[in-house]
Amino acid sequence: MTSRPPRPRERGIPEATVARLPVYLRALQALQDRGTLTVSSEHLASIAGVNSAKLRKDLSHLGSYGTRGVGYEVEYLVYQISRELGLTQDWSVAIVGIGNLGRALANYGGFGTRGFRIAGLLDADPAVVGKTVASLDVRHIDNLEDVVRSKGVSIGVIATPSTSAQGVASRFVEAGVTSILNFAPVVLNVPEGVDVRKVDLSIELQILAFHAQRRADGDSGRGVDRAGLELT
Amino acid sequence: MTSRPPRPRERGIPEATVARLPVYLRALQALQDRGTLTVSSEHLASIAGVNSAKLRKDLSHLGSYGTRGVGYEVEYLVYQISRELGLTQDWSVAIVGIGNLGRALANYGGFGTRGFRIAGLLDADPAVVGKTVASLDVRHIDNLEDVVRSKGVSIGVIATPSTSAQGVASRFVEAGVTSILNFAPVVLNVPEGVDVRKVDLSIELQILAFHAQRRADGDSGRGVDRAGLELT
DNA sequence: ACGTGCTTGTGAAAGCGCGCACAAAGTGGG
DNA sequence: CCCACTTTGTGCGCGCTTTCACAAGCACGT
Repeated sequence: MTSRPPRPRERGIPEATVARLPVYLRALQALQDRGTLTVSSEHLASIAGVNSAKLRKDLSHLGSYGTRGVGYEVEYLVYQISRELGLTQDWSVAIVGIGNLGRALANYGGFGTRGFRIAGLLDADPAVVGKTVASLDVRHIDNLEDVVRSKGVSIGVIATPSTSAQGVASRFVEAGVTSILNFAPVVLNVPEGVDVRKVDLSIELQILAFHAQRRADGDSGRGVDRAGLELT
Repeated sequence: MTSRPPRPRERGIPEATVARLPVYLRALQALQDRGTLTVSSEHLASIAGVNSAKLRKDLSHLGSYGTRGVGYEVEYLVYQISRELGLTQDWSVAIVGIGNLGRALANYGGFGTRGFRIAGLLDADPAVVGKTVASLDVRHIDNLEDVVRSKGVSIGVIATPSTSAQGVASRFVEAGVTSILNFAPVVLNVPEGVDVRKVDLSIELQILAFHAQRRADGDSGRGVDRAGLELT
C-alpha cells in the first residue's frame, strides 16, 4: 500500500525554501552576534552558501522584508524567519533510544536553536533506565504515553535500533504525536497527517561513495569506458 | 556535437535517483535476509516508501535488470546497486571530533552497510586522545595527515564543534580527501571537486516545527499566537 | 502452440526549482 | 531637486523530477 506522504498543496512556502530557512536563520544569528545591523542578499547568500537570487526569492515568500538599496535588517529578519518556522513557541521533544546517538542528541546543546525543549528520555534497556543523561532521568519506554501527555510532547525523536523503530513510532502516533524525526534506517509506516523526517547516516555515506567512485572512474581513464563492465 | 541517439545506459544517473538507491538497497537486503528470491516493483516500492513507477524508472537507469511478468531477482539487484554505489570496494573513513556524536558514529555498527571501514578517530581534546572508542585508539588531530595517508582515507567525517569544522575540512582537503560528511552546523568552504554532504539535526527539527505549526493553524482554525499557549 | 495474466520499461505530460536578467525602489551626494 | 548608484523583488525560460498510462515482454496453464 503506497500511502501518499503528507504533501498537501502548500499554499504558502515551497518545501525547498522551508528547508533553507534554518540555514539563513543560523547565518543571520551569527551576523547578529557580531553586531551586524543590515546585510545584503549577496552577502547573506555567500555565508549561507546559496545563490543570491535564490535567497531573495526565498525571502520574498515570507513578505517584503528588505529595503532596496540597503538590504535586510538582521534583527527583523531573524524574528520573521523564527516566527515562520514556529520557533517563537516552545516545542517539547521526547527522545526514545538512549544509546550513543540518543545521548548525543540529548546533549546537543540547546538542541540547535532555542525553541526546542527536551521533555523526556526513554529507553527499553533496564541498564539505561534510571541513569541521568543531560540532566534528565531516563525513563522506561512504558512511560511513553505518560510523558507525551504530561509534558505536552509534540515532536518525537526515534534513535532506537531499526527493529524497535516502527513500534515506537506507532506508540508516538497513538499518543498524539504528529511530528517524528527518525534516525533508524527503516521506512516508517504512519497514518496520513503525521509528518516523518528521516536522517540516515549510512545513506549519506553511500551517496558520497557513489560520487567518489564516479570521480575515480573519470580520473584514470578519460572518457566513458563501458568496456569490461559486463558480468556474466 | 555528434549525434548520439542510441545510448541506453550512460554514466549519468540522476541525483535524485542516486539518493534513493541506498534505500532500495536496504529494502532488498531485508528481503534477502528473509529468503525472498524475487520481488515486484510494486512490492519493493511499498517497502521503500516510494511510488512504483519511480522505482522502475530509477532502476532502469542502471540497466534492464528486471523480468517482465516476474519482477526483479533480489540477489542480482543487490549486487548491481552495490556496484553502482561503489560498495563493492572498501572506503576508509576518518572521524574527527569524538564527542557524543563522534562516539555514536564510531559505534554505528558496521557503519550502515558493508563497504565502509573506520580507519581512524581524531580529536583535539587531550582528555579524549588516547581513549579507546569502538576498538580504536583516539589519536590527536595533529595526526590527521598521517592517518589519511597511511590508511588511505577517502572519506572524512566532521563531528566537531562548529568553530573547528572549517579548519578540519581544510586539512582534510589539503591531505587529499575529496569526500566530506559534515555534522557541524556550518557551511563549509571547499575547493571545486570536493564533495561535501551535510547532516544537520537542528535543521530537521525546525522543518518539523514549521509543518507542525502549519497543521496547528489549519486544525484549530485559529492562528497560533503566543497567547494561545497551553500552559495549564 | 497459444491465449491469459502479470509486470517491466518508457514515452509524454505536468510540476517544481533554479538562476538570469531587469525593472522598481530606495539612498546619498552634489 | 536631480542624478548616479545600490539592492530588492520577480518574470521568464530551462532542465530536472515525478507521475500516468500503456505497449512490450515473459511465464504458465491448457
